[in-house]
Amino acid sequence: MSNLSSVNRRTLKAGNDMLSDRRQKFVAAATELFSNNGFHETTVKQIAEKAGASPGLVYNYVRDKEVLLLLAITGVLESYKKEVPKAVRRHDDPILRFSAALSAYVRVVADKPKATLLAYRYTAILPQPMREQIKELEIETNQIISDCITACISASYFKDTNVEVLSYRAVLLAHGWALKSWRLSRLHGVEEYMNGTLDLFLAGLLTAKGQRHYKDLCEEGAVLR
Amino acid sequence: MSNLSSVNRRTLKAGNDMLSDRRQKFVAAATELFSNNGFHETTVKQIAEKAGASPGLVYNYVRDKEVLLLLAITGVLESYKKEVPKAVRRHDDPILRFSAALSAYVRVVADKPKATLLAYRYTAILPQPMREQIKELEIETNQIISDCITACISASYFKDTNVEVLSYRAVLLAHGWALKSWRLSRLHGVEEYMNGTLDLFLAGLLTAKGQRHYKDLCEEGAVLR
DNA sequence: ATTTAAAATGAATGATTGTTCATTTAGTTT
DNA sequence: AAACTAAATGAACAATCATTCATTTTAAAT
Repeated sequence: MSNLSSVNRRTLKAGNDMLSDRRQKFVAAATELFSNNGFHETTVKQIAEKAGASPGLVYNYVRDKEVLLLLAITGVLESYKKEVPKAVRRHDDPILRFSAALSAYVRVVADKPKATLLAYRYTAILPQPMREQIKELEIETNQIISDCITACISASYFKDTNVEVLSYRAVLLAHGWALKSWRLSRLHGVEEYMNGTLDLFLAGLLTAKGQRHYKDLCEEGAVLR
Repeated sequence: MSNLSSVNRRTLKAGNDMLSDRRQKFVAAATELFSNNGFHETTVKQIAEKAGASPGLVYNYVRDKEVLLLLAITGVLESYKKEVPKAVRRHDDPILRFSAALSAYVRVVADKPKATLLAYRYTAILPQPMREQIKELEIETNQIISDCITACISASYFKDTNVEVLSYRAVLLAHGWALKSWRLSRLHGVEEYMNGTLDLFLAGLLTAKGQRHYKDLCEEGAVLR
């Protein structure tokens, strides 16, 4: 509860980067409980129980309950950082790469909607250094999308706009599926939501050249989503 | 902390709908503290202090700390519900009404960004009946925007799309200014953000007829925003 | 087997804080 | 000014939990 250097000696032994099985189990349990019941409403005892261990043991693998929160949040962000580039790599065409990025992003959101919200709900309660770490990760994933957009602009497929702001708009709408799922999921399936979002972006962004190119892609059947 | 009927007798006296000055002060203090420091991190003592009263008095005006949270959240939602129609009423043209709605929405968000986030952060911890109340309010404001969109479609200015989902997209991007202000405000002013968002929507939605009409409006100088 | 070290336990601690209520203060009526 | 009511106080209560640590269990090494 005080300075960072006073980490329980045992904590360090457990390895701070190559996460042991145990540690992972604690993080997984915490992620689920925080997602479903909230951070403050979850007790360390519950986390330990769900991970099949005793409350005291948690502190051999993690300094704080807060650290579990950080790891829960970064865990989700890391899966964006992994899945989005993977999807982008499958394509060469700029428009297809952009579509794939957004589509992959929404897929991850839809896969763990509640965990996606952890960042929105709880980033604010973490100490600044941790917040920085989260922001950094968020910016990194955003950069991937920005790069896709830039490529589309360079190819004269997209109108010239503020790339970074646009990437935030895209990410926001992707997160929207989780943020407003209570309503949206009654109106739509994820697929439809995603396609609709993509259509809105493309209709708003494509140049005349881009439109022609996009139509070609559709006719080739390249746009499967 | 138990059943709802066990409200402190004194609470009822204070009047549950015509909010006394005191009550309002407590709500205002709570809103500010919850917004800045978080719900769980704020003590009733702090709220009382900020409102110039003692902790015990809070319970003469409010059943719970939770009720203060509900009132803080609904307070923001009510101001959407008030400001957005007010802005819409100023115009007759469908496109201008839509623009005005979105623009007003963003203005409210920008005016109290942190309070806007309360709903996102804390709706989940409230008991279901309160959550329902919040959802209801959100849907009502959304309906106003939906109506604007429907009017645009009826006039053949907008392409035909799923109206309600589109209204959620609009609202999400409006909230986006608060959700991502830490980054967006470095890239943009609110005005620019708003205009950019509106441009994206219009570019994506306008029909040929709509485009012509919109151009006319611009030339008349009707689109001031 | 014996020693040493690591992993794990879970009862006890200490601090926090929402809420209550006996009591005081201020205001109004008669 | 006495009696009565409402408003307000703030110390005390009760419950909750994150965290610690003396102790036990398990595993490895000699």
